[in-house]
Amino acid sequence: MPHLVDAHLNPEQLQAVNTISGPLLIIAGAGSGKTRVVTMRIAHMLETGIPQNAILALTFTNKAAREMAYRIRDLTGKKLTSLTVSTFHAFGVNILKESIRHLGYRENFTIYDTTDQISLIKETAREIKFHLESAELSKLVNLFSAVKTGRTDWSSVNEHFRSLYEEYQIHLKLYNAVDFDDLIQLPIRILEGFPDVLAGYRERYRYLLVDEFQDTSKNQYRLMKLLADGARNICAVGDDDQSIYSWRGANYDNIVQFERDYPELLEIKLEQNYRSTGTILAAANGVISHNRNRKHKELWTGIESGKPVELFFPENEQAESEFVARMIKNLAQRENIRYEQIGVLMRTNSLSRTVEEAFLSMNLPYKMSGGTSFYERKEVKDLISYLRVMANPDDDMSLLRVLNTPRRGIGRRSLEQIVALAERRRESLYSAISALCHAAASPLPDRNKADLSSFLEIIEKYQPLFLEKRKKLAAHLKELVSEIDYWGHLVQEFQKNDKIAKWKYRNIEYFIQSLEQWEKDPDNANPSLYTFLNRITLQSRDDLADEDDRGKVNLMTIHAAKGLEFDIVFLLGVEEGIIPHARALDESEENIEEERRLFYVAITRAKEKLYLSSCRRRKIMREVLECTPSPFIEEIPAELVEIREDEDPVDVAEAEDYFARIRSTLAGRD
DNA sequence: GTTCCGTTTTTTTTT
DNA sequence: AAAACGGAAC
Repeated sequence: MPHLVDAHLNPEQLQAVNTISGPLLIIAGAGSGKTRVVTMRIAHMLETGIPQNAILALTFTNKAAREMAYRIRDLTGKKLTSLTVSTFHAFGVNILKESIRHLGYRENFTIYDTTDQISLIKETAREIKFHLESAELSKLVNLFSAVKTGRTDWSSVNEHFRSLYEEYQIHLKLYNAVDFDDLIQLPIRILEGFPDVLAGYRERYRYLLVDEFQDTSKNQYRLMKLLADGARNICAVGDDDQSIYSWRGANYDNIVQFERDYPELLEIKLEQNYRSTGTILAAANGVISHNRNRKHKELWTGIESGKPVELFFPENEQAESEFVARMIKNLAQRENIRYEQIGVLMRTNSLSRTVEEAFLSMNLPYKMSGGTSFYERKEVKDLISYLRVMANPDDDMSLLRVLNTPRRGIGRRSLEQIVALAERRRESLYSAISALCHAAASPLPDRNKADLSSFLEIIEKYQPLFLEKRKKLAAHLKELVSEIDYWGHLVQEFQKNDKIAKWKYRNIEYFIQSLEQWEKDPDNANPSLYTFLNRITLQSRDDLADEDDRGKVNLMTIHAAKGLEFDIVFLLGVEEGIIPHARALDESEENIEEERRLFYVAITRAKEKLYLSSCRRRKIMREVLECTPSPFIEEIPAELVEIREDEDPVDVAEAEDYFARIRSTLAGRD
């Protein structure tokens, strides 16, 4: 294997790359070259003649999956059309597409995201007259998820919600819809209940790899184990110190369970860090050593110690953002750092707002990954709901959304009657509407009947068009948008602010354009409406803009930054209550360890230089509050930190910026 | 019965 | 600051 010899792998890495069969656990510390090892290992497997389609690599985010597939392709120089690199959830969708009939659903099922789940819970509560406090709602989503995935059972929680949960489940099935948890749960039920289906998968996928293993939930582990127990060639790669998804059911115990389930496994620890300077690594080690619940490991680096960690105390969040923006401009000018090598990280999405404003006003190009997804914007979601109704008319939640959007005069009263009828006949709203419109003696006045019919006609007209496979989805959607006069709807809804209306319409155009791009892509094997819809609900966050990422500063949450690295990292809002987050702590004091891991992940993203900033005051909701620096700051060994407290760093930066500008103007003249 | 307007509430992280 | 909800106007 010529490239592997050339690759300068350390002995542990080499062993990991060369161990292809049998169970393997790789504990890979931050920056220990994990991605390199994983991709080379797969390349090596291919070189030894293992067919592409026998390999299944599972990741957590689409970004990670794409990145891995890309790196393997790059390494082997091959196209690799039948290699499966996919997220757990996307893989679940594939199993469901093949076999969901076994469970009594139809293949055109709709996937509900969290927003849809919340509306469904509300709707269900209304129907069974279950009184809900609005504060309970988001907790309920978590509770239902915990129940569904077996993290909790009813005996240990408030039994009170049980009937609501059961009704929620009944509705999902009635709508032919599944939620995110079902994407793991239902495949498990299929594989456990139908041995021949399981045998098929085991026969095909003889080599499994699970990345970010510390973030697998109990169910994902169960799914993985079902698939792996045929050939038992299973490689799990992870780092317990980077486990930051326990709130989503990720379970550190899976590492222990893995050792128990595969006693013959080989365990390899990668402890040499190739990413960060000695200072940054020492800071990270100092922090993480305060966690009690961890596997012992000591990361070390051969890289020299480098520059100190710099700590700033800006007056408020505006000053913080402006400071970062100026600092970045300076770095770009004086040290020739490229924007895409800079990461600006924060604990919560809401902190990004001020930063974006500052960057915008200073003309600093950036890209925010995470935040409200493009697909969650109302106008886009409206169109998606139309498409979902075309794909699966029984999807009541989507139907409710578009039934009176744009306004068609179908109000509460009509709706009540439709809902009552659907309830009585135990069928979907669509069927009920259809029945109401076609019945000779209708209980509705003629006017309402006409309104409903006009809606029905639109669906009936477009449904067959959207289901044909002629790569004309975008064209049909364009037509639909003009037929329902969505533009007129926007103008009417935003009479006072036509800028907003225009902006929203541009989003619509952008959405249609991205659909067109997707369906016209020659590499796209199956450009059907179903595939498109499934794809975008799973994609929800990051993604989209691919090519033009270069030359932009990366703005993101710490969660979104996992697996990435930057020359320079700014971590904002390092304040008590933000990191560790107050809500996490009042849920349970034990969460402090996970918050600390989050802080650790943020630090270890930096290769050369780390800046921390902790505001003295910050506006939270609409109050300005005094802030205390995060207790984690003190866990960094003091000698590594340089505090910029007194002098006003903004002025310094401004002065430098000023001179730099003069210099470059003069340079430009001759 | 439907729409409009003013009041209240909300922000942890993601598939 | 924006969305979602509930009550009053049309």
